[in-house]
Amino acid sequence: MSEQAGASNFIREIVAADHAAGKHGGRVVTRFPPEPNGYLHIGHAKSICLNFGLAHDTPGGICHLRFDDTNPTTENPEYVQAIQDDVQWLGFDWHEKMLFASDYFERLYEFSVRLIQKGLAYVDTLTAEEMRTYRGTLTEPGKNSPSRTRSVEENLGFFRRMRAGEFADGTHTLRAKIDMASPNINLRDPVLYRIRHAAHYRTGNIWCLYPAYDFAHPLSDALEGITHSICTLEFEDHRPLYEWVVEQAEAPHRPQQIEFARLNLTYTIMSKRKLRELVEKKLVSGWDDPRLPTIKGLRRRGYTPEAIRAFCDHIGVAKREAIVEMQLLEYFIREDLNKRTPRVMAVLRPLKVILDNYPEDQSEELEAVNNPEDPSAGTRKVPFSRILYIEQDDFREDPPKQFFRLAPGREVRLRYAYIIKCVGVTKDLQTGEITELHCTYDPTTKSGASQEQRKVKATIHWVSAAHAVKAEVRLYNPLLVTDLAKVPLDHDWTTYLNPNSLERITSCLVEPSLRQTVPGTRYQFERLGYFCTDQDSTSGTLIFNRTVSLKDAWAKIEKAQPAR
RNA sequence: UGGGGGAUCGUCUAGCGGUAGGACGCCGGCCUUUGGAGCCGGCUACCUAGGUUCGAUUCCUAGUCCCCCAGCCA
Repeated sequence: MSEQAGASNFIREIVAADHAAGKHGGRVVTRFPPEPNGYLHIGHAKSICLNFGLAHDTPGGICHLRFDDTNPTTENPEYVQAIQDDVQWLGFDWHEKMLFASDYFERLYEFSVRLIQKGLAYVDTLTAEEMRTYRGTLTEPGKNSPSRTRSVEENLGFFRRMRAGEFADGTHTLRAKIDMASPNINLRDPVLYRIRHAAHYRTGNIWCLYPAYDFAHPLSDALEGITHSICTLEFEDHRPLYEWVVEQAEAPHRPQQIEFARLNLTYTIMSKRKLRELVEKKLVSGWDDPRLPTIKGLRRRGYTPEAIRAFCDHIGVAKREAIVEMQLLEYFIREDLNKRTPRVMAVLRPLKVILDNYPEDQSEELEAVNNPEDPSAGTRKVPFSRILYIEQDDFREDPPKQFFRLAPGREVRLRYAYIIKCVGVTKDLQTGEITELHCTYDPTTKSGASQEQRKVKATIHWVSAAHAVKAEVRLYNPLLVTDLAKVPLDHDWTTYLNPNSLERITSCLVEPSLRQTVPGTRYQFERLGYFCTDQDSTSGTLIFNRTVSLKDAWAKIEKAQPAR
């Protein structure tokens, strides 16, 4: 990574100040703590960039990758692997510190025993429903559970038997003894342990007792010597509990919890629950569907880790909830791809063009620039012949104002080739549909041949019919037709999915240099956008994903024009 | 309604008592064999009302609006 350290923000300031003051012995240890119950998305990327970036930019800093795997019913190794892949792909290194909360189960148990011995935790026999009633409401205080007065010995006995598997799920919990009347509901004797007779993907059936987040998280942080425990805003209310646990359990270290606002993006979904719903209901092809904002989806779509990191650096870190416009993400991927991708010509919706005055048996190889942004990318040869295909959008029989492209009697330049003039239009007699164009070319206008003063208003891309390769192209549009924040809660959110989020065009033609393309390769299709070869692409069936379109000035003009 | 947070251009974000800055976006121009890229110029903001102060986006007070919390999820 050669880019500069991330832009400053309030968390960086806190960390820098702590580091300068020698707090925590001058160490900075952060952590990215996903639960392995789903795939990472760009919201996680923000957290990853923050946590790993902070560690990276602080001398001696380190960031742990810790799996918060305290709930055996939702987690599995597939997710663990996917998360590692994604963090690595994004360009970050946990330096051997890949850790698991499940590795702390025994020590966590010891901490809870200590709490019981101090009279600060008790085994409760209330059912879940009773517990809810006893908890009170936002405005009314809760009531003490009858179990709250059990003796230390009794609690210890119960807790041991819970661990031994003597009780069924839901019959007992271990609760912190704090304050049932606290205005902060998280402090009304939160559950520390629950019974789950379920196999954990790492600890198997060793445990039937699992620590809750509010207990496992602060202590895991403390055990790892985390100095700055960065999480999202919804945990602000939990901070007093976090501190209570660390303090009362007499943890070896006191991490500091700091909260920031999670990322939201317009026209997409950033909730793990909803993403899973899309995958499970098969509304998308999988976690790596290029329409999703998952890391895997963005990657398959053609996003680069550099662009995602640049985006994360630029959106900033603050406490106010924000919805970032998708255009900002698109800006960063365009900027990155503009500099690095080779240009090629591809016609998505072909319209046949016959050059009446070009000899039938002739063809030639024209030189094309691979990347005008990068001279070192060199040039390539593109075949040219009498019959070509151009984009349907590049011809209008009755051109509107400001339409500079081809029309009857008009001239345009074929990129890297000649200036042509449209002299005839052939239509299907039945449908009236334009089937082919007759044009003449001007042999004196060959690209680069002379700096003749003849100007044309447009240059369009093309492929040679005899040489072009067939391809499928997948265009992606926003997943949603609106922002979910605006959708009433009682509405089924899936009704706001964009029915046209995926457009498959199967009759595209691409220049022959793409015949040997390999999955994951990125290109700019001139005048259209950035594309990458899909993982499903084979030498027999080329498939390209559109990462993002190019900025389209004409589309904007056309949209602004009055309907004709 | 109890508690915890947050309000600055259309959207993100900076500001730390002294000219409200940047980015995206939008508008206009230049340039161009990509209506791409690049370049130049422009656009619009401190939630409200009081107070402190020579001076307030910043400090204080009172409101308003938005978000989060009543899982044995994280």
